[in-house]
Amino acid sequence: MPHSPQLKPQAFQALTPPDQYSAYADNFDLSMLPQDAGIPTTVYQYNAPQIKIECAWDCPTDNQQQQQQQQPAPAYASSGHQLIPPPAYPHSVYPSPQSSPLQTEFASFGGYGKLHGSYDCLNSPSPSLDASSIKQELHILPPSPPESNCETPSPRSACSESIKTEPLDSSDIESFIDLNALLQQQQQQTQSQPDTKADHQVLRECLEDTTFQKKHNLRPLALESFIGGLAEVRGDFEPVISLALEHAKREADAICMELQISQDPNAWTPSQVHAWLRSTLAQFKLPPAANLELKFSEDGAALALLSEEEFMRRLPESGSTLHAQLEIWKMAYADQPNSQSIQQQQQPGLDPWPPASYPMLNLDDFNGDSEDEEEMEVEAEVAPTPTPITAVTAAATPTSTPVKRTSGGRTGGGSHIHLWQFLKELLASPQVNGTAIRWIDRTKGIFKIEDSVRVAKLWGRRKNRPAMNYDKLSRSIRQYYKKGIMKKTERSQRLVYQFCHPYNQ
DNA sequence: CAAAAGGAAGGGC
DNA sequence: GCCCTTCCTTTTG
Repeated sequence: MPHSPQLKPQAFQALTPPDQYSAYADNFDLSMLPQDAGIPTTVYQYNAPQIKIECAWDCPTDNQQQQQQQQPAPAYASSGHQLIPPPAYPHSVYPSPQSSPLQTEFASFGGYGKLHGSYDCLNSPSPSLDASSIKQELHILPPSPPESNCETPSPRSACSESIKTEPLDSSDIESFIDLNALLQQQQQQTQSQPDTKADHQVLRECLEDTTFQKKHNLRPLALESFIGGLAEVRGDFEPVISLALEHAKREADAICMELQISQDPNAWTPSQVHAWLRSTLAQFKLPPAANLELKFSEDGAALALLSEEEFMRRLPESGSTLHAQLEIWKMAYADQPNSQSIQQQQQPGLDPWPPASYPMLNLDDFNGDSEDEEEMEVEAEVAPTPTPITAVTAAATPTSTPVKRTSGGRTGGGSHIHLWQFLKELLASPQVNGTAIRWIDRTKGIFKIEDSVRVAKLWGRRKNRPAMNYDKLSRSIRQYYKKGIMKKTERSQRLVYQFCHPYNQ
């Protein structure tokens, strides 16, 4: 599968079919795009008790845009007042990894929705849009998303960069923030924007939801200030972002206490993973999943590596939300004072977060000894760093249950991930690993190893077994014949294997 | 010749 | 005990 479109003005799609993008772009107010500063890379939408984090990142390629335009508009329409939890998005609507439900929801914030929409129209003739001028503005976009399943992680991307946290006094977090005063300050520095109140219906509906303000005793922002120009108020988001992040942490803390699990998803055992999944499903009022244990046999480290696509494949109705929520947990925990930025060296006594198993934050993968770029991508996709991880300490996560760390997927002794799980991870990212391993018949669980050396090498890296080769890997696969995890295909083919039910699910 | 198949021993957890 | 890993031999295409 080629790279999926990264940006999707989902909320606007609900109103405008894709083939009307170019017409819609004519109404875009490009003056809203900031000229001198970056757009806030992360925005929380609050609708108690859930918090959604939104990230905007690199613009899609031309191919992605074309593909994006070919995709059908989502069937659902935003209710405006109830953005969260999101519906079970079809994967095509906000494909992993560059896109996420968070991201697409963010489009409903209006300013970004318009922004993204304009990108969709780069190839479309538009009297008011000049592609070159738009491209000039692309550099202001934030870096690639910090997402675990990012096939093409940008070396620039990092949670610590995406989530801007103000050094807020914790005692003030729940207290009053005078956004209007901030607004006035900014308005003095910027010219007023043309009135565009004739449109933006979805944006208006979204902004009229004052749940977040009420919850935190905030004065509702004037709607016209958003529609008039995002640039004027974008700076005011940062306290809100910090606030929302704090709230996300507290939510996580509460759930951790309730479920007796670590704040660090990477430290969860399979049973804790199930507990968290059930809790999150209930939290979002999603239908309880049958055979949850069967569908999610991973521990937390492996779970964190699953792509959104894989979540949705296992749980079409709720996989998207679960994956998004897990991303939030990662980000929230990444912002812990004792968590480490990827730019920083991990220090003893501190719980590194995001753990090295989260590929988007793994600079070692970019600076390592990978022979080629594609391999770095694959490595970043599926394999954590070989860097040993210090043990988690209770002091690092005071509210978390002391859980024996499984090294975020790997320590010197290798991770606990099973080979069949690893293979399915590779298979779940055909755009990255398609040259090494691919599905022959997805429904029957038949796959082919196209590059045995490469797959073996990746497996060896994942397990910290430098001497791994295909002979050994295939021996392990054959062990699965006895265990009923895999079976020989009906017509024996070289390098072709087949998962047994239910492992082919 | 590479891959498939499988026996056997051993290590890490 | 499980899940590989390693080494080995034999068979197959």
